[in-house]
Formats: sequence, structure tokens, C-alpha cells
Amino acid sequence: MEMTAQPPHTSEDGDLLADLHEQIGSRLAHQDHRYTNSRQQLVAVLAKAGQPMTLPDIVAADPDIAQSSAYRNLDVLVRCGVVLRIKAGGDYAYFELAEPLLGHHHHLICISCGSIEDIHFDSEIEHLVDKSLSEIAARTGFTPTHHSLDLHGHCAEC
Amino acid sequence: MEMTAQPPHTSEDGDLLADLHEQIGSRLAHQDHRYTNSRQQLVAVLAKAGQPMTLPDIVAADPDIAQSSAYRNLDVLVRCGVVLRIKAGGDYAYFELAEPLLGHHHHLICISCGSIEDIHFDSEIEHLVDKSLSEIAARTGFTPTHHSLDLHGHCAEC
DNA sequence: ATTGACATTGATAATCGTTCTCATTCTTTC
DNA sequence: GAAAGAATGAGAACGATTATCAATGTCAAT
Repeated sequence: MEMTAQPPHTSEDGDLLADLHEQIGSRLAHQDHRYTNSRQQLVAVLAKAGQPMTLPDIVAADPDIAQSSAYRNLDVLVRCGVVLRIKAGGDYAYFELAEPLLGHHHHLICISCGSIEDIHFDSEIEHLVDKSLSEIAARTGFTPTHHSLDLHGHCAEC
Repeated sequence: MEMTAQPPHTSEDGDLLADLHEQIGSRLAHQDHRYTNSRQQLVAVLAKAGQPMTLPDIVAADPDIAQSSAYRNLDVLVRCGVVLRIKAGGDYAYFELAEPLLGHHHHLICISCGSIEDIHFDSEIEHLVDKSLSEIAARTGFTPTHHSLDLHGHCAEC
């Protein structure tokens, strides 16, 4: 029995988080990995932030998370398709919950301060882009898994 | 005075490369940098390859290029807007001539072997994407410089 | 419960792409 | 031609990430 200490939720965030944990748990189990406390902490931090975080961000948000375990577990989560790793040009890589859990979206990347913010697109355009990409993929023998569309520039603060 | 010199003549690469060097030379001069031999070698290698290269690729293509100088000069070229640095998730960063010199395009990124290939998009869709991005940027106070649209997956070989 | 097999943890060491240092060499300018 | 300042390149240093390994936790079967 896991002792995940379910928080006394009032039916809003609690349930969503519980669902999330359940989805991820079965996804990990499916690849013979355990959904341990450390991994749940990692997911909880990422879910709460709701935007891409660097490793220092993650450790700062929950100091109980050990650096080496964080890297290792993030890697496990990435390989299981639960977390997405983004290299944006800054010193640190960014991590966020993967699209099956967070929905399809894109990024606003600040080339001054390195911050990343999620943005959502009109589904019509999204569809057109998908179609074009599929054509190109078919023509070149490429097997696509996903696409990334990022806008680079200076954020409001910079 | 920009000298964008559309060459209507039938000669092949020689003239194009000369034009390229001229453009880049003035661009560097504009920021008080010299367009030295090392830098011209770097540009020649990138132009000849016509696709993103890692640093080992570059040095292998022209062993006269010293590693430390390559990194330093690549950095100068990136800061002058002549070269684009791409971090694609693999160990090495990729470098290619920037869009003003190469034309707007996107990438096919293989998540197995890490290779990157250039692809070109239908201009109609490109326009739609641009419009959407502008709207989002305006809404969030973001000042865009460029966007990147990459397709991730497995290449024909992998 | 107890054992054995094996996954996980976390402090630390090692890795390795990239950046920095600095003495030397090239360019430009007066 | 001499002085000022860029640029070069070999090597040292840096630092984000990964690997190591002894200790601990967990599951399955007895």
C-alpha cells in the first residue's frame, strides 16, 4: 500500500491532481517503474507551477527534492512520456508536464532572461500546420511524433 | 545602401559565395568586428554544407579551424545575426547561416540520431502562423524577433 | 514474518560541451 | 614604423548533467 497522504481536498484542485497521479502512475507501471513519493513530489511541483521550470526552480519549490534524484527521476518521467524536456538556449533545461497531460500548446521564449511561457493556438491554424507537416513528413520518409512552435523575442519585463 | 544583388547571371556558386561574404563582411563591420580569414572559413563551411552542423562537423569539414576559435567566432557571428545557434536536445549545439542569408525555414529533428534537416513551408500557412503569433505577442506585451517551428520524430534511417 | 531479488535514493565523483585565460601574432592608424 | 587594440589558439577552468555505489525501501514467494 502506498501512503500518499491524500490531502483533504475540497473537490477542485485535489481531484485533478489525484487524476493526474493516477494517470501517471499507470503510465509508469506500464513501463515497470514505480510511482514513488519522490516522483509524485516532482509531478506535484510541475503541476502546481503550470509552466516550464528549470531544475533549480524545482528544487527551490520543494527543498526536500534531492538534486541527483530529481535529474534521475525527471529522466524516467521523460522516457515514459510524462514530462517534456525543453532546451531553450539558456544554461538550464526546462521541464514541464507532457502534452497528453497538459494539452497541446506552444512557447513564448524570452531571449534576454530565458523565461518560457505557455501559449495556446487557434485550433484551425493548428490543424493547417499539422496537415502541412504531415505532407512534408510523408514526402521525406520522416515519422513525426510531435511538433514544437516557439516564438522567440523579449518578454514584457525585458 | 543594401546591396542584395540578385544575380541574374548563369554562374554557379562562386558568385553567390562572394555575395554572401560581402553581406556578412559589412554586417560585421557594422558592429566593429573584422571579417577575418577564420570567420570566412567558418561561413564557407556552413554555406557549403547547407544544413545545420555541430562543432565537430565543422572542424571535421575544415581541420584548419581551431576549436576554441571556432566557438569564439561562432559566438561573434551569432551576436551579429549571421549565424543561428540551435539547441536540439543532443549533446552538441547546431549552427547554420541565419535566415536573412538562408531564407525562412524550419527543421526536421530526429529524436533518435539527433540529425537536423531544413524544410520549407507553404507561404500561405506561414502567413497565417505569423498573424496568429503577432496577435498573441501583442496581447501579452511580448516583442517577437522570430519563430521556430520544428517537427520532431524519427528520420528515414532510424 | 522472513528471505531474497531488485528498484530507488542521495551524496559524491566524473563527464564533457562550452567558455575563459593569456601570451603571441596580425591589423589598423597615426 | 610604432603604438593600440583585435584576433588567434592551446590549454585550463567552468558548470550543467550523468554515473557511481553503498544504503535503504519494496514486492513476491515461501
